[in-house]
Amino acid sequence: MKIATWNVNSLSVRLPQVLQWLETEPVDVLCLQELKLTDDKFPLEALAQAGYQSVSFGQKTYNGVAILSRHPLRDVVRNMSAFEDPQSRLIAATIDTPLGPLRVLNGYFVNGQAPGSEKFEYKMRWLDALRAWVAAELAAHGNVVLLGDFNITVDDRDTYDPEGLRETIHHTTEERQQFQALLDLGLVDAFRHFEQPEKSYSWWDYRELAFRRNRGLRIDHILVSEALRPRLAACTIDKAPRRYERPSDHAPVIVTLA
DNA sequence: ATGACGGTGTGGCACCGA
Repeated sequence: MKIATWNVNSLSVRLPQVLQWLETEPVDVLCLQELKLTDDKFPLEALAQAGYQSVSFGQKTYNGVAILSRHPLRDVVRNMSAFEDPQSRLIAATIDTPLGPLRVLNGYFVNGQAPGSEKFEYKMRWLDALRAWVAAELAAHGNVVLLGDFNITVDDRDTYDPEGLRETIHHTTEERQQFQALLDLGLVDAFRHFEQPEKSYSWWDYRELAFRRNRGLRIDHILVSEALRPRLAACTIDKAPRRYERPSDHAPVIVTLA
């Protein structure tokens, strides 16, 4: 069973690429971020024809998340009730998969702009709230997957320039402590559970031929609860869609559970 | 380099992303 996360940077623009990718990689569940469209514009029909039931939590221009599934979805939650937020960044659902019920938490984490900025403060407050919310989800559900665009590099392996970018946004100690705090709740970084090629990234800037030069960051992550650790079979980044026409700047990350 | 690219909303650009 495969679950994937992909920041599509506008679903209006990227729907053809999503459909194209699903043809070659018909994952069971696909979590999207940065829809940049409202729910009334969500392409429910096109995705249904591709075999996916969807739930979305959109917003005009910015943010927006969705879960697409080949299996039944239920108990959908949008954002955190304990954290008032005008931005659509979280959607959760329980999916009745062949492996049993799976609680999927899909997040478009705050970017944070720069350490010390107001947006960075918001990122930290959002992450504090997220930790409490994920803890409650873990207490309520055994098999939990937390995935999405975290906008955090976990360690120096996740960045093309660890020295030059030290303590800049996505690389700060505070962000990495927040990531570690999520792991400490009882989650496993599925990608690092396996041996991986060096210089594995999930995002590359559109500028400066960054993709061709592999100057990227690994900021899209899939975390699974300890209960799922024995089921981890693979975790990969699929760079193929980064070579599509009009690509997203992110590549999908896929976890295989068995 | 306060740049670069690309998306959005509106507009002749500014703002945001990472």
